[in-house]
Parts: sequence; structure tokens; C-alpha cells
Amino acid sequence: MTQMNFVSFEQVLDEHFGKVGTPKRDAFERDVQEALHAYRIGEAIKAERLRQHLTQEELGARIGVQKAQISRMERGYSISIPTMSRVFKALGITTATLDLGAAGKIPLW
Amino acid sequence: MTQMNFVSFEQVLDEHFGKVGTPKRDAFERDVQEALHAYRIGEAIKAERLRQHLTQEELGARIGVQKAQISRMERGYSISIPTMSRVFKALGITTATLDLGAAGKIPLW
DNA sequence: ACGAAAGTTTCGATATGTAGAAACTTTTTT
DNA sequence: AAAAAAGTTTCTACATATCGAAACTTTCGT
Repeated sequence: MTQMNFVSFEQVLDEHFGKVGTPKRDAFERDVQEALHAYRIGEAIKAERLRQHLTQEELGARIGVQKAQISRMERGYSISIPTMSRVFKALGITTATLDLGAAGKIPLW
Repeated sequence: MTQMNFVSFEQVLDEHFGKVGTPKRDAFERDVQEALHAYRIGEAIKAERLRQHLTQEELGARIGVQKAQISRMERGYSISIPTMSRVFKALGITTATLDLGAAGKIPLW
């Protein structure tokens, strides 16, 4: 086998989306971040649902949506604050605050 | 002047939207909650912007939107998580966590 | 009181999120 | 291994959010 060539993840990104700071790359970075936070929220929903031994169908019934909808939320399909709040409330989570550090804490519902 | 008649806020709500638990009233209560949290987020944005002595136009420039858009956000026009995160980042707020109590804390960006 | 700056609103176009129905895949139970 | 249950995806329709342009209102400095 001849010498292998390695390419870093960064190199691939630079090539496909441009260097950091260029509009296209920045848009990409934003998309990644947004997908990530939606995913984290989904994970939290799923963890809490499983802790309570509920199926997606049962949780869906509580807020009047199909199991398919719960699936989408848990899998990180981008979610709005009202939707997020409906689901967490249905899971019995009555308080949620957005902690902005120096800028204060905001109760979300 | 003859005897005045007083009506409680609750009575007005009951009459216009039905009692708590009915679909119409529940929808109303949800709308109020959603408007309220959007408003609180708007207040936080405004407070932080003013603390830094920035105009809406200057803050808008940082994220590439018009001053009109910042105005809408601050006044409680319903806001998505990605939008919220863009604004707070532009204000230098680098960490934000969603605190769900027993269900944990989720970094939002 | 006047003009300028800052903030708000309306209108309309476009983008993103919500959601059911139904087919499909994966996991669990028997 | 077959059936049932749980979870996921695709397609589609509709609802909500984003945002600029431009008119408008409020606030501030002189």
C-alpha cells in the first residue's frame, strides 16, 4: 500500500464552505449551532419521557399531537419556544428559566 | 350617583373565552403565556442594549437587520430560539442555559 | 418650538415551524 | 421467526416568524 493522504475536518469545511468569516461559512456555522441546540432540547425531552416510562404516543396524547410529532421534536427538528414549553409542561416540568448570566434570568413559562 | 356594579377580570374572561378548561379559554391562556415570555425576552434584550448605550440601529447592524426588526423583538413580537441567540450573542452574552430544574440544564449556544 | 435622532407600525414577500396521514424501519415480546 | 409495539420518515398543507421598505410617532437637544 502506498502512502495515504489525510485531510483534516477543517480543511474539508474550508474547501466546501470557505474560511471562517466568509458569509457562506458563517451561515453554515449558524446552521450547525441551531441544529445542535434543537438536538439538545430533543435529548432532554426524550430523557425525561423515558424516565417517566412514557411512549411517544402517550406523551403526544397529552398535548394533542401524534407520536410522529414527538419523534421529530426528540430528533432535533428545530423547535419553537411555545412548542418546547408545551412539551415540558406535559412532562410535569413546571418551571424553566433562561439563564443569561450577567444579563439575568428569564422565566420561560 | 346610584350604586355601581363591579365585575372581576375573571368574570370578563369567563364570559368572553369560557371557563378554564374549555378549548377556547385554554387557547387564550396559551396565547397570553406565549406573548408574556416573548415580552420578557424583549425586555432583557432592551435592558442589555441600553446598558451598553447602543441604539436599535447599531444593534441591528451587528446582526445585519434593520432597526425595525430590533424594535419588534424588544416589544415582544414572538421570537424563535435562533433569533434570540443571534441577538444576545451580538450583545456579548456568550453563554445561555435553559434551566429545567430536575430535568437538567441545556446550553442554548 | 423646531429639527434631528430614535423608536414603532403597517404592508407585503419569503422562510421556517407545525402537524396529520400513512408508509416504513427498528425494537421488543411471545 | 412471526407478530406487535414503538419509533421514524416522507409528503403535504397550513400557520407562524422574519424582515426590508417606508411612513409614522415619540423623544431629545438646542
